[in-house]
Amino acid sequence: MTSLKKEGEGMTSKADILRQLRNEILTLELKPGSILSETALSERFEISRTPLRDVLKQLAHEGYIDVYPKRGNLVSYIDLESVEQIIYLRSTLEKDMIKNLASHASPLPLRGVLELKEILERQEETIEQEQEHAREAFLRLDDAFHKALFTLAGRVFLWDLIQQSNAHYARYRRLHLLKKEKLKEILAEHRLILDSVIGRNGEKIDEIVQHHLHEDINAAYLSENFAEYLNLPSFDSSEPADRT
Amino acid sequence: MTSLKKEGEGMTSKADILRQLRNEILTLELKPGSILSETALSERFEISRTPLRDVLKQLAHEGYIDVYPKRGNLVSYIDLESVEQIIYLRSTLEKDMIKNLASHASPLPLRGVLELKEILERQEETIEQEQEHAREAFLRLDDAFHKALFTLAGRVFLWDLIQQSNAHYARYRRLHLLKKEKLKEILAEHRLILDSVIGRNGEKIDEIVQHHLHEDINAAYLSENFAEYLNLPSFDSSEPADRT
DNA sequence: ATAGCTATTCTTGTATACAAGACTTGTCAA
DNA sequence: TTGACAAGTCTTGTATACAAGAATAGCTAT
Repeated sequence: MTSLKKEGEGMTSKADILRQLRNEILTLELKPGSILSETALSERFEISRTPLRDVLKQLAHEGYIDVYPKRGNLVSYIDLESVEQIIYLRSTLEKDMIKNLASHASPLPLRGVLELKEILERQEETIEQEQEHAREAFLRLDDAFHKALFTLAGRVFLWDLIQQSNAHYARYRRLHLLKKEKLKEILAEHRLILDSVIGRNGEKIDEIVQHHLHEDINAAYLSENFAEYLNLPSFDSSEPADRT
Repeated sequence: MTSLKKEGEGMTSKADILRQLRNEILTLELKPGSILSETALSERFEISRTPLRDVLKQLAHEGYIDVYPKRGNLVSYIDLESVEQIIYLRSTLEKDMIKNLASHASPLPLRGVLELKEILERQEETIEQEQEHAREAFLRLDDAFHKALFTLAGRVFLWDLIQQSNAHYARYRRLHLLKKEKLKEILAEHRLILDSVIGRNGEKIDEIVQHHLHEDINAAYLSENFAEYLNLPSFDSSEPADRT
């Protein structure tokens, strides 16, 4: 409902193009393996190849596409190894951050806490909705919640750093069909986390965050159902170029 | 002693140019505030502006330069906020990783342990040397040690991720004059860490790593002695452009 | 002397022509 | 049929001309 102007893509800046392409890849509208040709895209967005290459460079840097020199740019296949690394990174960081927020003496900014509460309220609203975009909204609010946590801990810098390598994890999450029960569980865990922070109680944070983020990577399940999206060893296709 | 071919920079690839510029900024040979003009650099490296802009884009992404649209590219001032964030990130991660290595049951690959030992031996050699480049060698070996730890823990992915935002921390370290005593202390801590890993004893890791990485940011000292290198609030100079 | 305007000269941003590698296709020969 | 080779056609990589914003210098008018 936001910006589906395929026809007559008028007056789009580089930042807009980047956002749009990133979003199309993220939501799997552009499937892994799709070709992103510079000339094709430059015609679609009515812009020359030079600025468009900047956008593709950025996408490559974030891991959304792989560049094969003189051959083409492909939407990258989801790499479960990257996913696992990001989960470990976030899990370790967020455990520590939340425990600090919970146990530490520093006063919590009221505004930050209110923002977290509001996000959870909005997230609850999306659960009952059955539409397709409601699930997407839920995931966006999930990101918003965690980003707000980083902000509250004074670590939004690290959130942004992680986002730079989020291409695989973000798509990985969207591979799971999130049933209503699962959504409720996620929301409940968010509430537990928030309560820990507010109530100054970091007791069970380790287990909560571990379970909340881990969502154990079920490689077997994913391989069976989404093999064409994944970067599996079998698919060897001559490694992409180094990001110089 | 490696590549000081200012004259007749023959046959340099993009990757070489990137490495060279990054290195010159890293070692403070190019001081914060220095102008990196596209045309000047393209003449110096005998290459056109197009590939050179790619290199500058990369440097900007890593935080080495700030791009002011239509005005110019400046070597960034060292940002102590970024430094603190990276220290927190590394400290939290490395504590967890080392404790896992120490306490966990997974067998240690012999090759990795030997590599760590060899690095420490080479690091000890550099301590006694008084030359300027010996200090630089010590720092490179410091990086090598920590990278090897990440590798041993199966987390080299995260090491590489952190390196992408290392421009400020890397220069920050080089602001401190490392006296022989300090170097010995660092080496001793490395030995403690390695012993913990080998001896399966994660007892005091938290304090060791905390102290090892923290090297408390002495803002007052830095401001007094290196004000012209730092990104201080006073210097307001209209924010650089967003990395689109 | 100084405020304000204008032309100039920097800078980076964009468009486009051309270079060069990689792959495909088709022809021809064995 | 199958192989090799070559022409052609994709792709991205590079060079360069031009556009346009930003800063500066210098002029003019008050």
